[in-house]
Amino acid sequence: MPFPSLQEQLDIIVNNAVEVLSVDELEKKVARSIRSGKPLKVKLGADPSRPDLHLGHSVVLRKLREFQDLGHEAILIIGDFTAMIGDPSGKSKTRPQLTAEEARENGRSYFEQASKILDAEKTTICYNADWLGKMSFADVIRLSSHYTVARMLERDDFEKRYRSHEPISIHEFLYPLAQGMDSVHLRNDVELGGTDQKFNLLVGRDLQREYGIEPQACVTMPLLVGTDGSDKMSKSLGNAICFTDPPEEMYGRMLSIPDTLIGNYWRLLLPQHPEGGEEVAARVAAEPREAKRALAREVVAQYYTAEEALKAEGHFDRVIVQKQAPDDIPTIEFDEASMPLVDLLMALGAAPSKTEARRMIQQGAVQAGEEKLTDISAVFGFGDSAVVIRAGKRKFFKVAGRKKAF
RNA sequence: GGGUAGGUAGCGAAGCGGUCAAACGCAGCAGACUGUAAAUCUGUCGACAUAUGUCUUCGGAGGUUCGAAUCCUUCCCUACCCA
Repeated sequence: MPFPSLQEQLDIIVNNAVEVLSVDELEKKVARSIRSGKPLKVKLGADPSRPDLHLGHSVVLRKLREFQDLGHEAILIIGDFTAMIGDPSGKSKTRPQLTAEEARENGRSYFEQASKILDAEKTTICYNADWLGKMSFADVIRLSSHYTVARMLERDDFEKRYRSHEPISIHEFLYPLAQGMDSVHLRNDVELGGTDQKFNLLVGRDLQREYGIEPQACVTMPLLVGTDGSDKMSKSLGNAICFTDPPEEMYGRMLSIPDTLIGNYWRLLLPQHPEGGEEVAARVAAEPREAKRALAREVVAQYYTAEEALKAEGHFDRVIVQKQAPDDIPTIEFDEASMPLVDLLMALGAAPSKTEARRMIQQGAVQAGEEKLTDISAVFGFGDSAVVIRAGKRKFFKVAGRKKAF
């Protein structure tokens, strides 16, 4: 399969990227691959300690996919070795120490989710424990001699933490070096990452040079802003939309982004869409509601199907806009004839504790059919016909007594 | 090795012998409002029982006291300064 032309490739690669280091080098690499017919090796590192992929990850995955579509080789590196080390500094930002098995398992999950975007057939996947695990302490000493503390502290987050008296463990200095070793081992031509990865990508470049390898070109992609419109998208900040979110939730959460973000999301999440981000951004002023709904539909369709996206929209209109119960709630049958309402809410998983269940009842969040239940000591009796229990705005359950078998 | 300042609920941060289940902010949950699961406003926010009740929490372990998150001892952890 012949490669697209140099200019065509560069246009696609550079689109949406924040920075390419350097464009000249990248151009040379692409030109050479066209001449030789040899695809570029494009590397992307994955952190298996957090295997919940969200739309923020999709930006850089999408870029990797574009490389694949141009005929290049995508290499997904699961950082199982670095994840296994964990963070010994304890305290709040402790990373869970993963065992080898957990890291592999998470890696598999990561790959599976990433396959929503990548061409899985054509993705090379590898685990960096395969080579980092074989390094001796002497190897590590040699490796770390290539970098200085002052250069490490150039990195923004290190510097900030240092200045604000937050602990930095020595091994954290080793992270970028370990990641850089991946590049040395793979001899990749390009490495992708978010802008927060810039430092690590540059270390990879330096190390490749130190080890006598042609340094990789680095492509950094913007960090997607979370649904709150201020911070970068991250699971722990609660402003993320995950690949695995069910369609209804994904749709609803998409609608909750500030209007000003619509163009940005469209551009970064739907770069292949015939309608450009700028056109959509222009539409926002005139019809923000419809623009956002279109965005939500398109994104949901990407992870599910267009059909499911429409269904999610219907669900949203019904439950949130019209405040009606969805019509597809499965019925849960109970053997008991009756049960204290508080216990029922617990049993349904609507409340994490009885106290919480009582609180919900007191605040008027619980409804059975059309009737609002405000008595915390109420006992709920199951009848033959199913009754819809509503707990809060979006938790619905349908309960009934178990039919007696004759 | 020496010194100083710290370790409080999911996070951040007050409290410094009883009135502390512990101020306040964020997150969470609920209600109102809305094109929206956003923003805003209101309430709530350890658990169990609900009537004023009980139990487990303030780095760990001991101790003083009628009574401790608050005082003492010791251990662990963090930052900074000196060596």
